[in-house]
Amino acid sequence: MEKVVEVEGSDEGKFEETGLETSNFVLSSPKNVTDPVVYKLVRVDGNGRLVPATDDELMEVEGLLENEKRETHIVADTGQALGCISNEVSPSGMPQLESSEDSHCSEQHNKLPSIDEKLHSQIPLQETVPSGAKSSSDDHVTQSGRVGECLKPLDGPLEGGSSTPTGCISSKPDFSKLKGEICLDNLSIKELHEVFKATFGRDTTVKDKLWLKRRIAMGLTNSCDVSATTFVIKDNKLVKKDNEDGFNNVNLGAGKEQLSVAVEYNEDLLNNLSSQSDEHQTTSEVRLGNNVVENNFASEDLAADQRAAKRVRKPTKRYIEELSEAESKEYSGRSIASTKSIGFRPLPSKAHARPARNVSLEGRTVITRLDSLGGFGIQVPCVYRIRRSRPRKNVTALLKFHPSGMGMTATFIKKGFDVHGSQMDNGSMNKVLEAKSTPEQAPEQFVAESKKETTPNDMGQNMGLKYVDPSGDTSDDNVVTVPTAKGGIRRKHHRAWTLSEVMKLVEGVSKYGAGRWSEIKRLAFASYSYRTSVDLKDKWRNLLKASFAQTPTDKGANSRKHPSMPIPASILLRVRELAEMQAQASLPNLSTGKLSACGGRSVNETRPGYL
DNA sequence: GTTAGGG
DNA sequence: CCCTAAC
Repeated sequence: MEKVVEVEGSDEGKFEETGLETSNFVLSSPKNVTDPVVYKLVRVDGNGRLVPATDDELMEVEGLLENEKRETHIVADTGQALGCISNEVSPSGMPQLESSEDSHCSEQHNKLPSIDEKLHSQIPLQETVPSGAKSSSDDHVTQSGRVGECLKPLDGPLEGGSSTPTGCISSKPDFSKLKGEICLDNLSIKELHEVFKATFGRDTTVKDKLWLKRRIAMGLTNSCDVSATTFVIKDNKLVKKDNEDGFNNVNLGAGKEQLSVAVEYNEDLLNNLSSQSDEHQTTSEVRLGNNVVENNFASEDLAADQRAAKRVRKPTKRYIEELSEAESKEYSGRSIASTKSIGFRPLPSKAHARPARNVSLEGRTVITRLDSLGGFGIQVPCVYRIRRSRPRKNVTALLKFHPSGMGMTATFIKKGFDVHGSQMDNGSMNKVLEAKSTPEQAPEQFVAESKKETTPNDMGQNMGLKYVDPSGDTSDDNVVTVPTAKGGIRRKHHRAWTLSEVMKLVEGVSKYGAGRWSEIKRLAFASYSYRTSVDLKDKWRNLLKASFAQTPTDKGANSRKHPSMPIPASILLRVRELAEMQAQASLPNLSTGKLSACGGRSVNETRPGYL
């Protein structure tokens, strides 16, 4: 609602300003344009009541319709829009006639706004008005300035210029002044004004000869036929005299084609006044352009026509674009429609939040790829790296018993989504994640190692996390993000292998043979969904390496190496045996037989471990 | 999709 | 663990 028209009437001023009540003129079906004089004009004021249109309003609308019919129009809103369009928008680059400008200007500000003006009052000028000009105050300023200029020189001689609507309607037609033959074409503006007054019984401030002539012609003939500009008045009765003004006819014809378009816009406006302001605004703009064109149409009739046609079409395109654009962008609430459209627009953040959730095997809802929150990979959640059916740990589930931790999770999750791609404090994020991962791992080790001899970590107990059988714990996942050189964050899924896992692996290898990782995973590691066949393979590789490397010293490595995950010598031994077995199996009788023959261990011992 | 191997 | 080539 940036266009606020300066209006005389106090009531109009009210609702024009509010912008909430759509004040607009309701005219009878545009299809009945056959006789504009019959037009009924009603104004809907802010309260919704219908206010009978004043004579001036009627006149204006008539003029508008007529002009629309001719695909050009002289509307009172030119003045206010001129400030915006005179330079940039003047479509043809044609200079705008000062006289016409002034006439519109003066008329506009001394009469009630026409439909177009109303349109402008509710429709933002998108292309023509720079963003700054959207405030109503600006418009007022511009407008007032222009009014002053306009009125002074041109309206001086005519009292009607400043007359109020009520003042106008008081006069009566005075055909007595119209005697004999009148050739409108030969009359000056002043004379036309007199004729106008004689015809309509009131003054007009319109300085546009063409408009006056048509108005008068229409008034005299009581029809749309403005082909005649010469009339003979006899005894206060009009005798029309045909006139072969070619270009007028042409224009009329051309205008009729355009009328349908204009009418469409009007209907559209009336139906969707509030919701599709952009289009209407554009429409107004088009009209403005037409208006400008009309001033020169005598000489550039055809060109104006084409331009008008183009311009008529353009809004549609723009409308489509803008509409779709408007749907995705938030309105500033300037119009009623805007609020409506935002209403059901889901917040973008939601869209991001959803995919970040996943359902674990247990059916729990888990937040996946929390790691991505730590950096710019936030939006990656479920797309980036769907690691071979490796389920993600449910951090929230972990924190279920840890209120403080829960809060943290919620916080950074939300934060992460909000930030969405922007840099976050990776370190702190990782810390959070690490903090969670550590206790989470502990219980697992506890059980696994309890079988052995490692000291259990009581963190898990503190958390209240009940440690189920390792085989059942497959859903939780701790996440650590590792920034990559490529700028992406690689998620390091470091989950230490527990002894139980290792044992299962060894068992699986012994059962199914090394190399059949997928099978081992499927059968022996069914419950360890986070271990992939690749993981098994890698682990086995490591085990082999370790077993053969450590064999010489045996358990010495046990204590000194990674305290977190000491591999019992028994297991290593078993690995070694299996490796040899596999080697034997894979190398039944070869030249390498010597290797296997001599003590079971050879230089290339690691090799036989693989299938 | 799996496996092997390098990083 | 990740990545990827080779099956």
